[in-house]
Amino acid sequence: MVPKRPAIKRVTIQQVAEAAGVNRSTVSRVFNNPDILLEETVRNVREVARKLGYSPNAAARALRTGRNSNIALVVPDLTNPFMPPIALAVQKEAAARGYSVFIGNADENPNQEMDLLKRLSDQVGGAVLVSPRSDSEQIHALASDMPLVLINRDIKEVPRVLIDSGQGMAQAVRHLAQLGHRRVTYVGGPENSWSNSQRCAAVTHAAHEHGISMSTLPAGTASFVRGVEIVPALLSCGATACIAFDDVLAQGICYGLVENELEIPEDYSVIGCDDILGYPMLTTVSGPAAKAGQIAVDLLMSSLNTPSEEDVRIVLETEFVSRDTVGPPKYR
Amino acid sequence: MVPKRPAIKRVTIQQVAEAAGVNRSTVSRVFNNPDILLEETVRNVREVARKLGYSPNAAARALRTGRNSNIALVVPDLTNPFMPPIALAVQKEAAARGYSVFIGNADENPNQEMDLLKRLSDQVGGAVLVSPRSDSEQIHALASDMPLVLINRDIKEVPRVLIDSGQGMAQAVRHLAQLGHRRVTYVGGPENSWSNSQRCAAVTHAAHEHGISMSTLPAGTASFVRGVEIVPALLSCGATACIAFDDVLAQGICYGLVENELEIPEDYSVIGCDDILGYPMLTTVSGPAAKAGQIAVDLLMSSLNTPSEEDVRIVLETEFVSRDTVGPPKYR
DNA sequence: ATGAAAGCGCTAACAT
DNA sequence: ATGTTAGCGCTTTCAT
Repeated sequence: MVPKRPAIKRVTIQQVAEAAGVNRSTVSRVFNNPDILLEETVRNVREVARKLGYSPNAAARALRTGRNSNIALVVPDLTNPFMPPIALAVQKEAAARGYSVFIGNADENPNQEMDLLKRLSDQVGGAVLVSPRSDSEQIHALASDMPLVLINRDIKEVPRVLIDSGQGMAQAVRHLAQLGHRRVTYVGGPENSWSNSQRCAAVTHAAHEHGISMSTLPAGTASFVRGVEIVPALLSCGATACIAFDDVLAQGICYGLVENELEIPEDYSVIGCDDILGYPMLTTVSGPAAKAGQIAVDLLMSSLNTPSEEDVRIVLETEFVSRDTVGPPKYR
Repeated sequence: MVPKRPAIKRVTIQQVAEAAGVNRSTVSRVFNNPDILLEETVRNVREVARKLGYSPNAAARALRTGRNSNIALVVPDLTNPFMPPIALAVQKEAAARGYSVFIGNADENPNQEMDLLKRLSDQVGGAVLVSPRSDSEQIHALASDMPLVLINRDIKEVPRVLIDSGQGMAQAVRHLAQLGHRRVTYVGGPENSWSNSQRCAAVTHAAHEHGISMSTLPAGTASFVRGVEIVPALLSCGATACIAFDDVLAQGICYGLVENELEIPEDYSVIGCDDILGYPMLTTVSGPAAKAGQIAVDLLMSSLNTPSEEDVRIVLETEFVSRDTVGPPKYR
């Protein structure tokens, strides 16, 4: 199980010290606290270190200090196109601050989520969890073990950044209402997804406000095939337009609709969410996913340095984007 | 720069040893070499360890052994839909073997590629590089520092798994030829991409074989917008069909074509590559991306244990998938 | 401003 | 089958 081949022999602080004619601690200071040293010493040691190709051993440093420069990023499903932009932003922001990122895919599974974090816990300073599916209690427990930042999950006392679909969904429903739609269906995504509940609630609220009737159809999984499959059930809802949990699901619905000889948007209007697809030009609700990732890392970094006492809850707004998949209803 | 907050105080091997009334080394053996111990001792220590919530400190272990249970995964662009399935497979396979995965996005940039690997080098046992853009020399140099496995980059002496578009592309061109197309355009992707050269060569070869004329149009970046943009240039090539570097580019081309009042496949046929998109139902060349990721990890694990002396080069086949974006040419 | 020395938690000889 | 012990490379008091 444990590999036999030893890691490549690396240059140690001792070798640098000898070559530079100083003590190990001086070399250490050059890298950790150069200000208290003579400028010349620093320059000299740096030069020697560079020549020898020295770089501090992370394991030794971590062992000695009890700290490290890694964070974990755990997502429910990397292949969901909503994730990569966030992962990218997280990795970029972390790198800019000298941190490296472990990636973990939880397979939409709370247990795997916890297992991953447990496995990683002693190698990271903290973690960013995107749309975690675990119970609030488990997440709370975890948060007492290591700094955590959540994306799209609203748990009190745990720092979180939320992409609030409320505004975008409201605009979407208003748009539909103005075009004359009188009945819409919300096609739901994963059961235990905060975003799903939030979007559903937002649509419900907005529909009520505009006096249009609304039904809910849970798709469970937000996948292309699931979208295709659900079209018959969707049509039997009797609405003239639907708002899907996300773009992937909406895309599947579009395909299923077309397969059923219906034209979009002439016969049926479809609205997605997340704004992550190139094609079709889906009318959708767009949110700042990358920004959320970046902010999450910022928050994590601050709580690494000085655990905040306040309850941090950052809310990011969304907006409706009108494209090709919405039109007036066929029969008014 | 270095965080002030110390990591959570963890249970050490010493505490477990005391609680279990044995020596530290016995506890260590329970976790690393249980076979040589009395069954009862193992059971007892395991029990105590579990009660105390002990888990070995990775930093201490890494420092002592010079090995660790991490690998790095570096990709040129995580948001390219070709990557997530590979990343997922890599993480899964690594986890199954008790390894954790660092993710690095190189931004299609050779320097960032090397920087990431350098940063990670002392925290990982090896790395999987997907479509690396660096020079062969740099990669070779790196390979002498740590075990490396390449995906879709063919460098002698470096273990690599290649998704060979040759077969799929040949089938694609044959299909086109049989439908009566006499002139095709290959729309190229990233300059320094092995896959791109490989696909281009495969198309060239197959076109020659079927006696149809072929032109090349380099798009450079394989993005949706780039695909849209290039359509005018594509049309001026005078072909009746194109094969694009990848599905994303093909998708953009489809959109651009439609914007130009052309119908697909009636007026123009489009073939993509990678088979990663749900929609449109792109005729494409499909390859086992996830499998490649899994194999890459397998190879990496073997070379972690026993560096192979042979030149490892795994080739995975592709196949042509006929869907909705190819038809006979309009004018024969 | 720099050196000396202890020790982080663990594993792997080497004893017994 | 288990205990003893040294030491991985580094940071950090404490001395000077």
